[in-house]
Amino acid sequence: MARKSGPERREHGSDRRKQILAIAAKLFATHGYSSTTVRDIADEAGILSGSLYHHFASKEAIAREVLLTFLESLVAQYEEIVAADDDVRTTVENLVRVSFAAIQDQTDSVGLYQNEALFLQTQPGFEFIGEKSARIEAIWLEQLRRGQDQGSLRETLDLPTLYRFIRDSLWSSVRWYHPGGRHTADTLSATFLDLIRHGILAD
Amino acid sequence: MARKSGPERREHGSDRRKQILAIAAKLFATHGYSSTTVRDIADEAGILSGSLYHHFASKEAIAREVLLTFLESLVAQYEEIVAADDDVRTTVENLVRVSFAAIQDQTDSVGLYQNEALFLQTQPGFEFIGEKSARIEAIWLEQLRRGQDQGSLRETLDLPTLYRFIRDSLWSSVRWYHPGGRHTADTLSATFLDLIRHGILAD
Amino acid sequence: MARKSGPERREHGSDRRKQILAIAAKLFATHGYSSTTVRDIADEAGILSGSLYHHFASKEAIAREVLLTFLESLVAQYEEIVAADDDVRTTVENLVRVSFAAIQDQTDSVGLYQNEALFLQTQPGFEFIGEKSARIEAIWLEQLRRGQDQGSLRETLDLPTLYRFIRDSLWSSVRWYHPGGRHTADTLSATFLDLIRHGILAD
Amino acid sequence: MARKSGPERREHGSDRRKQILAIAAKLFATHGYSSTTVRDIADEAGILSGSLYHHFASKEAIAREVLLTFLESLVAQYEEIVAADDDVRTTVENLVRVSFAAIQDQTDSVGLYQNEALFLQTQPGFEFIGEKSARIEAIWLEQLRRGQDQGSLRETLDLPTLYRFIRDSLWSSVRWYHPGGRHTADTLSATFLDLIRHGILAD
DNA sequence: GATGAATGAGTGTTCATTCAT
DNA sequence: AATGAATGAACACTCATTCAT
Repeated sequence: MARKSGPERREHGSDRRKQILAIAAKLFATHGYSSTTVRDIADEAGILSGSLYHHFASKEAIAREVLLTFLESLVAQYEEIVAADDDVRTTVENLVRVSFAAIQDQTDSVGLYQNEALFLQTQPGFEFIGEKSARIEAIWLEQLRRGQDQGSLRETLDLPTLYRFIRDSLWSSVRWYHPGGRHTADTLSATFLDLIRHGILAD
Repeated sequence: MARKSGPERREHGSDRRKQILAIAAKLFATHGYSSTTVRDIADEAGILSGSLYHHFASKEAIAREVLLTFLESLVAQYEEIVAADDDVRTTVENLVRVSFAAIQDQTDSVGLYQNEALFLQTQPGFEFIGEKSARIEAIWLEQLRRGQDQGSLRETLDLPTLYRFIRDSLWSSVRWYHPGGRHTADTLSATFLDLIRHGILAD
Repeated sequence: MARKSGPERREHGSDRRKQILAIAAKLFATHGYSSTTVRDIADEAGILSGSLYHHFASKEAIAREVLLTFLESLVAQYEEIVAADDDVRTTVENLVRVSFAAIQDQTDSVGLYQNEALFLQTQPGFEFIGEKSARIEAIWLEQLRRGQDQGSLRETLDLPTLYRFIRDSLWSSVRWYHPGGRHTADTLSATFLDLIRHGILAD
Repeated sequence: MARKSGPERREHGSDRRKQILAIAAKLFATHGYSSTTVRDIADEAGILSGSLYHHFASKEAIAREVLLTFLESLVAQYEEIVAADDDVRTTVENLVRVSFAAIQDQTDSVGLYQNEALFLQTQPGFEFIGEKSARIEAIWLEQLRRGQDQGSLRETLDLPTLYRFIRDSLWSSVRWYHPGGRHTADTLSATFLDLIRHGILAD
């Protein structure tokens, strides 16, 4: 039956909220959104599942907040980089760098984005995913085109396809990159940039 | 030859079975394994959900069969290519080609693999995913090392990391590549090979 | 998350369905719609609550079917009576008679209607309640006006108000009339008709 | 006079209490007791649901107080009328008049009584509903019998049944009578009295 | 007098699965 | 091969209530 919803739900970012968001992000990223139950989240937070609803309106709202926070911060960083108006080489380098930094510092948010965005995008209330993703793509394509225009990028490259390959290999690394091993976000950025710039062939 | 009485659940690939597997693969790939219900599958097959259990032992068994069929055929193709003992350039070219062909011809199986393998891998009965993936990785690394050994690949490349970038960008294309557009599996292969060989910089 | 709903739900009026509808009607009528849980209904039917959903899409759907069935049958009877084109006295007598017969024979449906219609009417999917009620009111008003026109009813009567008093006293009797006591549906009809016709004063 | 320490929960009718009682009565009457949540009440009062418990011991206690206040005031008025020892005609007229006045002035309390008394009556702590209702019925029956005894009411009338018809049509009007339309409590009283006295037939 | 966080039981509903027919 | 009815556990969510602050 149709229910109205009053207030009684915190909006301000209390510590408890942030803690729950972090827990949920981790579970969503590792077990999948659908497979993660609100009881899983509540258990990990040390409260009962019903108590989650004191902080969030729904399971969807939790995922929404995780993704929105991540995408907004990423887009903000991207736009700051673009606004600096550096040369293409520097700009792309910075885009790559903040991306790997996000993978390192917001692993679970990126994991959720990488694994579930396609599905969540189709759900009402998650339209922002498509919008932010489009903004990100536009920024990348703009730089790649600028590079092509000024002759530093090969003319024959199909930019939309190129972007997709770059995007997928970059962000998919969230699935296998774990800090503390051979790589840091910085060395990964360098490796990645070297690879897409010069390819794998000798000479 | 002695014919033992068959199992309760048919193993022989009847048309109905194949049809259901195809339906399930499509739903698993597009809506996710957890989000797809056996009723969704049965609805699309025009039967009641309970009737599915005449053909398959469980929902997991359906996913298992889809993935196993795909991975076995892919590994078989990979091993045939390696067995041909061509030069590295040709071998890698063939590995890429059959991969994009699989993406084109077995889109849903690849989609399921790409989206859910990480999760399913942890479930009992799905150990083969890890095994087949390891075999695929071994084949690729073997070729990359061979290329490095004979001087056609840059010495400084970190091969495990390189492999991951190649793998992720290649297989992720199942999410955006739709036959009938700018690309075919063949042109995508060519574009991809060109990109990873020479990178994006001019000169 | 938005769910699609396939078939897998019986529509044809099986015995089980009818039995469940009767149980639900009784519980709705006696304990109230909101206070009756699907588990209450299932318990009385001797099944688990989840099994109810093999027969009905929702708790609302059960209430809807009970009310719709009752209102459609009542309106059909009313319209048959009107179609007979008897004189006002006979027509009104018949309207009263079938109403008390419904109270006797479909006590629980009438009880649900009497106690919860006002609330349910506001819920989506229950618009038919208002429509049927309006049809019933129109039929009554038509007869009352006919009576007034031909002089058998007092001219000074405010018909809409009169109708409401008649309607409320008639249908409210579902709350206290229990067959097997002093009254039958027929004697109640007679008592009621006598009362509204002649009032309570002597002479 | 010795002042004992008050109970934890205030009993004295503070403004806040009265305001909350009015809000609750309105919600109970319009949405039903079970369907109204304490949060609904708190929202409307501009406080959090937990804060209600500073004023009332429970949701039931709120409904109890609304109903008890109404029933006590009604019975008091009824008894005052009876105590005046007027003739039957005047007494009944006064009973009707104060009833419609209550419907007009305490609409929500009457609405709660009319819609939920049957259900609440069965709950522990609400036994007073049955008691007060019995007192009301006794007063009415006493007057009706007095009327019959002195010959002003028809002898053939079945008084208990008559009472129920009168009671139901009278109090049910809370569902449709809204001040400001064609009727006031006074004209409704007159209309009602005229109807039950003389019936609907001409002559 | 009110808040904010939580409880614990319960609500309608879903879903993989079973099985007699 | 399929149906129709059911299970049993789980699910997201609600709600009256408590209580330290």
